[in-house]
Amino acid sequence: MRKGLDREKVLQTAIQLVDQLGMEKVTLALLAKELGVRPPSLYNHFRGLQEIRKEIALHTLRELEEMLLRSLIGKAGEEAIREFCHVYYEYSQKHPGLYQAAIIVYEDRQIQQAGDRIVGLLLELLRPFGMEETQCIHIIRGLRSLIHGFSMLKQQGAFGLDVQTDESFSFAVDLYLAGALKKANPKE
Amino acid sequence: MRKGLDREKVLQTAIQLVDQLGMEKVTLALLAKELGVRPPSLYNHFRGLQEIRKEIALHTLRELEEMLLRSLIGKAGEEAIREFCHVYYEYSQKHPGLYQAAIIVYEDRQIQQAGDRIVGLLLELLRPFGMEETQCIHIIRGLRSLIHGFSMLKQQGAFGLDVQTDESFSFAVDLYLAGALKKANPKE
DNA sequence: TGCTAAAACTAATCTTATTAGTATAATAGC
DNA sequence: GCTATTATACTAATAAGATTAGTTTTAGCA
Repeated sequence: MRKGLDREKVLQTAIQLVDQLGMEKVTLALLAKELGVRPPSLYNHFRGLQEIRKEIALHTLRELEEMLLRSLIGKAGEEAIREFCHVYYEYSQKHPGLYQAAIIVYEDRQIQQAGDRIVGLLLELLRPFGMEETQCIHIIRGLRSLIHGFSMLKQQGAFGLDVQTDESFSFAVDLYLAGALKKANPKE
Repeated sequence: MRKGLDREKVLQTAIQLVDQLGMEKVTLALLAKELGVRPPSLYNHFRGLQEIRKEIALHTLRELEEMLLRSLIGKAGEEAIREFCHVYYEYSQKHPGLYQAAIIVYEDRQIQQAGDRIVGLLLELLRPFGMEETQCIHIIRGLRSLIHGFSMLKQQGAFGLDVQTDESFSFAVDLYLAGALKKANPKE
């Protein structure tokens, strides 16, 4: 019963399942069932579940980076940074399963690099402000923490339902950016 | 072979193991071994692994709240908020396993309440500044996201090793607070 | 057409959580 | 002090999952 599976098909199905059901629910058993195949067959294409998860994370980080890049076309300065924040946040809300998959620790060089590329975008956006290297790093770490933390907490339902959370996000980003950019470039 | 186990002893051992090894590594099998007992025996004291995990989370949230309360004695205003942030951050760094356990989603009323009490502390600290309710909520959500996000990213080793991360944390908190408190109370 | 290698399979192992049912020791009531 | 009860630990078994070993099958190519 040759199914004509390959790495790509397995991965696409896995991505789709994780997007729909979340990381924890996606087992080799379920994935195999979905592909009409027995679990051990998947080992012909992947070393095991960990590798599949790593690939999902990689895919997600790359997709996110591409969306960010696309959204930043023709934008600069504070507007660009704000856009970055919102696109990132929206992605995490639209794809909670994939986002979760992407932020688990993997101790993997490729994952690390994919993450670094996204952080690197922020660095580029901040460059024109002409701040000191060290200050830049501080600012980016904080901004990243803010976005990431908010995304996680929102996803977990940690915020009550009463006040608009999207508004809170914009508000918080504005606060942080106001402080950061004023400190860095008092002229503007 | 009566071992004289009880809920408390099991929980203490579980907490210790999670603190040392991290959540994922602590299985009923390991916990039972550590207690010199067979896994099913644990069901005399807990409904199952989920309940043990929930209790660990609860313990952690309470311990964190107590540390925060203790550290806030005699402090007020901006200083108190800053102290809150640092105590929270330090706890997450000293007890990564427990912190992880505490922030997993449990869909549990008690957990929710314990978390709310910690957030409530921030609300108290912000009250004297006399801001609007809605603005307060926005500010707290952002601050919480910043602390939480930074704690997680630091723990995951997401930040490079070059620049002092503790310094980054203080820097970011300062930025955020500067923006937040200025916006709220221009006189200060 | 027949060979080779990839891709599927079955069977089995190991680990984990969990349930059912049993034995025993502590304890409460007499 | 004895007995009845109950809590606590046990063994045995089930179920789900990841993974490995070894086998069969089939597609593609010489």
